[in-house]
Amino acid sequence: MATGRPGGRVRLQDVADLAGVSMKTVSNVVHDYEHVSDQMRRRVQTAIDELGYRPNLTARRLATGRTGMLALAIPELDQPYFAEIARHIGEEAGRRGYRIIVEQTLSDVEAERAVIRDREEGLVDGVIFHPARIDTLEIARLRPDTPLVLLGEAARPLTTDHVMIDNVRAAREGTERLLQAGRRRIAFLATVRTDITESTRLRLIGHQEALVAAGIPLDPAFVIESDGFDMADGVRALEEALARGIEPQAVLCRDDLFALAAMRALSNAGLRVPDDVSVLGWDDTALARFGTPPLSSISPDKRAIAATALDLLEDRMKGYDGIGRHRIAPHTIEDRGTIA
Amino acid sequence: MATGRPGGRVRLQDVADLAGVSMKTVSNVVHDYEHVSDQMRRRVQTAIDELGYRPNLTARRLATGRTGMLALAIPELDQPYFAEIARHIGEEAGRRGYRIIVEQTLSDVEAERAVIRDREEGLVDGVIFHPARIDTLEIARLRPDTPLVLLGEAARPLTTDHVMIDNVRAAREGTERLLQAGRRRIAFLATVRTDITESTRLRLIGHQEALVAAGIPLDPAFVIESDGFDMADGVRALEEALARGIEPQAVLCRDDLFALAAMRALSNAGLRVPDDVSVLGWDDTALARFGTPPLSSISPDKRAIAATALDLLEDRMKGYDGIGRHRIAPHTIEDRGTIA
DNA sequence: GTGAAAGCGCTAACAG
DNA sequence: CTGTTAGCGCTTTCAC
Repeated sequence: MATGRPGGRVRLQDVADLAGVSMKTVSNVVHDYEHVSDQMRRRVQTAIDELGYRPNLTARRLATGRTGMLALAIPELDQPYFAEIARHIGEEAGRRGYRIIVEQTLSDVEAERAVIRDREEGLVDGVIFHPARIDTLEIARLRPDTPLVLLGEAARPLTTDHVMIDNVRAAREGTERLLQAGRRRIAFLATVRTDITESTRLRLIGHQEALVAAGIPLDPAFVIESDGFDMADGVRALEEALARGIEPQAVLCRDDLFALAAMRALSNAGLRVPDDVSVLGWDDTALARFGTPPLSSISPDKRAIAATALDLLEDRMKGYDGIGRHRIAPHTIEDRGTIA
Repeated sequence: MATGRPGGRVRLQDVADLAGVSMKTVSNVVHDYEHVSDQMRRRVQTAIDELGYRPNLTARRLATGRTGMLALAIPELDQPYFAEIARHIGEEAGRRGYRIIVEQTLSDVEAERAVIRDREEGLVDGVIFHPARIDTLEIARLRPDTPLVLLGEAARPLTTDHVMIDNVRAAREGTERLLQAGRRRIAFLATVRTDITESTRLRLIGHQEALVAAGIPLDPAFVIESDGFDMADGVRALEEALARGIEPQAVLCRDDLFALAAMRALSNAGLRVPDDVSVLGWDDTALARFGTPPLSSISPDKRAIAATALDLLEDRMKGYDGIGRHRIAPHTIEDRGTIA
């Protein structure tokens, strides 16, 4: 394991010297190049083992131009939905020979700009980005020269590849399930006052479409408003709505955290789920799966989202330069008993 | 925004050419070097903006030997505890000017070996690694030449820096709290048959220390065994224990997921928390915070863990080469009402 | 089949 | 204060 070069790492040249061959030959062995005599291969391999040689990846990159790394930029690593997406993207990327560098934007506008502007220059071969704040126009304008695929609903420039689920349809189907369970007075938890997000908007639209289709008049009192995205905000919002006298038979929630908020508010009000009120969450995260009772939840196919994003990105990295493609990933409704 | 070099990226040399100066001068401007005349600075900056120049990070690395990146290797990105650790380490690293590349080992032995052997060669300046499978001996043997800090209890070679909480003490304190609440028959959920982990072992020891100190005889029936780490395993384990006739007044759980399992098993058995049985979780993850009722949980200070790990790692990266230092991060007991 | 040499784009020592 | 130049370690033509 002694290097011979005090302080320094073992380089390709050192191996070549020890084996008495040129760098090219060593390189051939390292890369399993076919036309190398068995004897040569063994000799070089011995030298490699003896010195404990490992190729320097940074140098390889500079020479090849490829980095083998992808950036995944998401708002927060510890929000269950993003953690699960990150896991799947990490797994799928690993399968395809890429490694992931994770960028937490913390929903900060500047951090998001940096992601598509220059933060990844020469560092990664491509970027998968779930924006929260930045909008369609700005992404189109900053148009990075690194291949980019967008996730989520926040921004969907025509020029950029995109993967998401059909939020309107999923919401419609969710509401239909609640209707089928005999619920008529269905609340939506919640639109967020400070920050009406696109995904909330789409989900609300789908929800209302289903109501209209069922001939149920839209009642604004059933579209609950929350002050923020925290669980406490959701609890308070629903409690206030109940206090104002609405008597929902079901609550469709914009995410699982709000579904948990609904559970708590209903529990506080002495209402039972699903006997008195149905609850349907969204995202199908650990939060929904592991509570008591486990929550029914609208479930984006996260594996499919990951695989599709990688597909699109690989096309771009291979040079595809056409217009942005928008892919819809499938979703299901996981019924764990809080619907009916 | 036109580069002038069809197909290629804009390089330092291109900027120098356009500005009519040398590369060194451009470099000085890029690095905000002090001794540059204002006029020069402006001239160069104009050229930079005009060409849209961004330094190639890979090349910079090769030249400096520093990568500015750290690897974080954890079993699974979507396990709440690890997701939260990853978030804090990401934030803390960002504050210190590093970026994080995340390695999911999925608790695979080979993947773990790769992490400390060669996976990161020349790619990162240091590695923070939470091993699951690999042991102390092997880490000492593979001794990487990249600075390394270990997290968790699985492996603690004397030669390697390490951060963890005092599991024995935390468990003892947790059990003491349950005793103070008047509980005497306290079950431990659970040891895992297939894979007795070091952290479970330490937690069980602390638990039993507290019982002995309180003069309560140890009853093996209260140390529950589970077939695996899944929630379903935990539920089944506790249900079987209840069926065998134990009547615990409290359950100390090795993690929050098992605490949720306890909640479900107890609920299935018609027992109320905390009126009939107290439940205390471990890790203080979103799972504990957001359920109904919210769970009391032993809470490792994840921010402190992240900061300490970075401190140790930075020392190593600056050349510190002494013996391994073992740091204990603080913990608290978050009582959300399921103890008393 | 194998070797020599020219980069990849940037930094840093050393002149000037 | 600014310019020149020699690497960082690897890949990759192009000869031999």
